[in-house]
Amino acid sequence: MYFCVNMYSMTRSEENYIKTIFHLGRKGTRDVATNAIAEIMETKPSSVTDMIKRLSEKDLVNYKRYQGVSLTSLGTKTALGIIRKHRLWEVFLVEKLDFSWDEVHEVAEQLEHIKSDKLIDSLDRLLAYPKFDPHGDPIPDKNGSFKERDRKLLSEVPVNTVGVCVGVKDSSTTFLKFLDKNGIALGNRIKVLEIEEFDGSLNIEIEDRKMQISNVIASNLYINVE
Amino acid sequence: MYFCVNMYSMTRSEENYIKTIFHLGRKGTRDVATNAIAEIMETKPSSVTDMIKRLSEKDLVNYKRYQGVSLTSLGTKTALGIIRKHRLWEVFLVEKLDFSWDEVHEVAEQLEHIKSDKLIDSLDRLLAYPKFDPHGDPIPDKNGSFKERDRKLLSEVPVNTVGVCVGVKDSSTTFLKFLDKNGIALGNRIKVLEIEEFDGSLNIEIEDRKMQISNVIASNLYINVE
DNA sequence: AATGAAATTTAGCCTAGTCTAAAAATTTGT
DNA sequence: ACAAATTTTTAGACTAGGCTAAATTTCATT
Repeated sequence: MYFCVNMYSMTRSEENYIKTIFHLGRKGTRDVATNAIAEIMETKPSSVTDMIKRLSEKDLVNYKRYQGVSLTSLGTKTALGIIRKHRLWEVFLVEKLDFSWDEVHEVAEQLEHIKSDKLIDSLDRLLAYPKFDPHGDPIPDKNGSFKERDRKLLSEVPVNTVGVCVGVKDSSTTFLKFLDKNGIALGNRIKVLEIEEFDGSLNIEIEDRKMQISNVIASNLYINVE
Repeated sequence: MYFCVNMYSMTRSEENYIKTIFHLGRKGTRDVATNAIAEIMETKPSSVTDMIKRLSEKDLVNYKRYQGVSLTSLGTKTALGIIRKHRLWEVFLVEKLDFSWDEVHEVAEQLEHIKSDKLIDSLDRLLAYPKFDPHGDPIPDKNGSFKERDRKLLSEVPVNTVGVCVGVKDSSTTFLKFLDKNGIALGNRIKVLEIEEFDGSLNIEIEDRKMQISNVIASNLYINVE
């Protein structure tokens, strides 16, 4: 896949809309609502309508008034290109520049808009073609294909399950900072010792250390079951 | 030095103007002319006037109608911050991503606008605090100070001089590609064997290889004399 | 010192992307 | 099924950054 058609004539703002529509499109099966886009992008619905029209002109989205919006195949390719860049930069920041989980997003939001095929391919090589970013999300390859990890929420596995922490569902700064503070990191080996019926909290063993975590935490942590 | 005051409220365009004014300001001793800025930035003089007024409002430049423009101390600090970022990214591209001389500039032009102190300081560390970029230009440190290299144009040294190639005066793609094609690179050891009186061309020995170069080439190559 | 040339600024217009307020379409509740 | 609530769109305005054309200031040359 070469993201050539529009890739280099797209503005930052257009790219951000495309990315948001992609992410919202994954969640529900229905077309994405104007209001939903406006909320995520912290803008007004009227501005969203304007932009959608422009994206529609460029054949990046399918749009019928009042009916919501979805990405065309060109739009999807474009979105995957941006996501590839975002996640590769996140890996770079963590692996090469010692950023922590919660620091990468803001900078990657800027870096993802840099336009250079050679740059991103070289970065990919430098990082040895990683398949997942620091939050455990998959990185699309040059052709836009990627595999979802076979992972489960920690809150959904039975007692005695053993697995490796591979990602988070909630990637808010608050949550990531919390994990950091409690010494929970990607790659940690976790065993579920006991599940408290009363509140759903878990006793776990993590890297030979015992701790208790609430159900809220557990339902935002992904593990790869052995 | 912390580039904080305006650094994070500056637009890409404002940063580019500041950078251009800085570079033009180095050349002549006089204030920078509107036309000169317009030519470099490939825009119209009237647009330059508009922007200069805005920069003046922000106390980044000194400006009196019809009298040209110069950077304030805040403007200079800002320019040095941008140049530091540009040159560090250039080193990164060459050292870590195997870009060649002539490929770095365009991408660095984009990367220099990424806003994150932590990013640039970490990059500096990753690259082991380089003092010069791939074209031999000095990289300002965190405080904005830098040393000009004690270098000479190859065209201005006498026969039998030996030195190391440390930079170029003309950093146009054309010239850099030419050097690449002829196997002339940073760090190469050069000895001047003979200077042709007629046209000023030079016979040189470069890394044990003999070649002849025109005066035009020689007057765009810097060497560090031993 | 005056005048023509060159440089610079002003005035007014344009586009991308945003906003508010009001109108129109859709969905929901009874 | 129809009125009310919600969502979405339109209309009109604003800002940053650019443009053209015209006016103004400075410079260079007699």
